[in-house]
Amino acid sequence: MPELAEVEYYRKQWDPGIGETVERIRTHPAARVFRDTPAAAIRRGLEGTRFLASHAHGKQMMFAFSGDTWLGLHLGMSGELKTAPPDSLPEKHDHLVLALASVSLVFRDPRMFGKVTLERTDDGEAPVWWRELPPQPLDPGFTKTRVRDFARRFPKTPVKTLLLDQRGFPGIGNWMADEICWQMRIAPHLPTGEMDESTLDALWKTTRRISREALRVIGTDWGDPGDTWLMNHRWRDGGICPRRGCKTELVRADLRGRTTCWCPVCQG
DNA sequence: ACCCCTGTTCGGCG
DNA sequence: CCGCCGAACAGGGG
Repeated sequence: MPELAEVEYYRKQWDPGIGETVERIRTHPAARVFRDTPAAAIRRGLEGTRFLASHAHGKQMMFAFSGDTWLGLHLGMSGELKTAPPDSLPEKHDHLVLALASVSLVFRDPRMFGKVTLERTDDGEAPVWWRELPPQPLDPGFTKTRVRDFARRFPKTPVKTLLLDQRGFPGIGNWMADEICWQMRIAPHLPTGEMDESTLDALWKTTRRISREALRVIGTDWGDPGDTWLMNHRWRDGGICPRRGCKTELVRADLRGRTTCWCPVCQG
């Protein structure tokens, strides 16, 4: 599920626990999500700390605990964050459960493509890798120039594939990449080397607009952007292009290993 | 049963 | 060394 806006939505789900102390931790014995930090190290490192704050950056999340303790979370393909009553038992795919006084914080991830890390720092700052993440679409560092330069590095790459590269477009995932191409009316297969400067500027602008609206609508309460977005039409075979007066049947096909949806007329 | 999947990483190849 | 690309990871749902 999770791209930029969904990640922002999930980040906030743990907010009810802010300010409380981690009393007990449960980890799933077979969870692959702990591949970089052993589950035992997470239990040991977090127990007794206080949950202070949360942050999202692209598809990454960082949860700050007292003692300069930082819990990094990536939701992978099927991860979600939720709360549960403090004494509830973990369900089958609940890999990490932090029991606080009034609430339990749950990380659930059936497919286990997600990732959990725990790190200590000694300067009150988040880990270096977090601070060095590339600028998100709405950050000041995400400039027209940056988008142009990034695209020029990969002239043969289809623009849809470029949008999925987290080094250049952190937070953009499969549906947002297709949405950006559709709203720009460019074919997802178009090699970035064939995009002129004004088209790359439009890519910058559209990426920012769609990120802003998705965060506002989906990131706050999982709202619906409405039927004027491709998003609501792309999932099933036989979907119709929602552009006013178009009515063309959308195409769904594989592009570089990812399901891609576009309108053969608007984006021809 | 069979096919699909909103993500990332790895290894082979040219 | 670089970019491209398919496979792999793993389980639920249609």
